[in-house]
Amino acid sequence: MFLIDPLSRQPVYEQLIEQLEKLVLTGLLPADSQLPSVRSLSMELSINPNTIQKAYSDLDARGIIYSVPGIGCFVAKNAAEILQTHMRRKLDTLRQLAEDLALAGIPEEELKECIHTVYQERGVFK
Amino acid sequence: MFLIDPLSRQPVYEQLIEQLEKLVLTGLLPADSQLPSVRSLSMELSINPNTIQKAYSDLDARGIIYSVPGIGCFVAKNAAEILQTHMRRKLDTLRQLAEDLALAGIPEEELKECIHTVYQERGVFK
DNA sequence: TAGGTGTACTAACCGAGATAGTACACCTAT
DNA sequence: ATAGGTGTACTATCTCGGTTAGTACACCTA
Repeated sequence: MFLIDPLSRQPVYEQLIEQLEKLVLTGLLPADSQLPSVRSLSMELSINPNTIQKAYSDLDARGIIYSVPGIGCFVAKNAAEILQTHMRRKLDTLRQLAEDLALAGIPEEELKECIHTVYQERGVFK
Repeated sequence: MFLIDPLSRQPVYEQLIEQLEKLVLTGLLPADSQLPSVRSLSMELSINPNTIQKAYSDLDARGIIYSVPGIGCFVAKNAAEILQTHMRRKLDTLRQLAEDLALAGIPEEELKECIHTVYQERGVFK
């Protein structure tokens, strides 16, 4: 269900967060659906329970999920909405990236072509 | 001449590398021009000489600069060329970023608009 | 000769990330 | 009531990359 690279420069708990966020955005994890338990997921991924909980508590603090002690963790009602508005910040990253590529002499059209491809392929699965 | 953030998640030596690379790409550091000495730059930035040298040796290993013991470090002849071809790998990052933004429901047109702005502003300084 | 340059090396420190282990409170099904 | 699941909290320890500190050597130039 999840794909973790322990050797990545990106911390494991962040990888987990991002993958969970994507599952929410794609709708594969609808509102109020239950997440795998801390312990079971730690077993499945061979990762320390503390690391899983760190990811969960972060998502909880941001209102993406909510936890019921003794029961489990669930996707918040407006999780997708929160993520969508928050994702807009990535536009700054896109801008920075475009500046670097422009500096390297890569033509504007090539970037647009790249983006167009992404959106076109996405349409297939939608 | 350089702007380093010691608190950044990105290592200092990488920040230095990226800024030097941009100076080469913009032409502010033409071929055969001399880089600041390891010691002087370490003084100016209040950074350990070893950290500076780590950045320089990395650039040297990649053929971006060449060093003459006893004299100094200089920009390689084909430095800009190497960087340009290498920068193409960032297109993959752009693709990944576009996928995330598409997933968040941000319209394709908005990304293209963002990119267009970058390239338009760049034209002013060219 | 003096002072600049790159380079190499070892030792130590630091902080973030991850692990290990324990413990507590809660809920549910048996 | 018991057993086993859940989230949560806490401390201690380990690891590793990045950084610092210090020293040393070879080289070039004024």
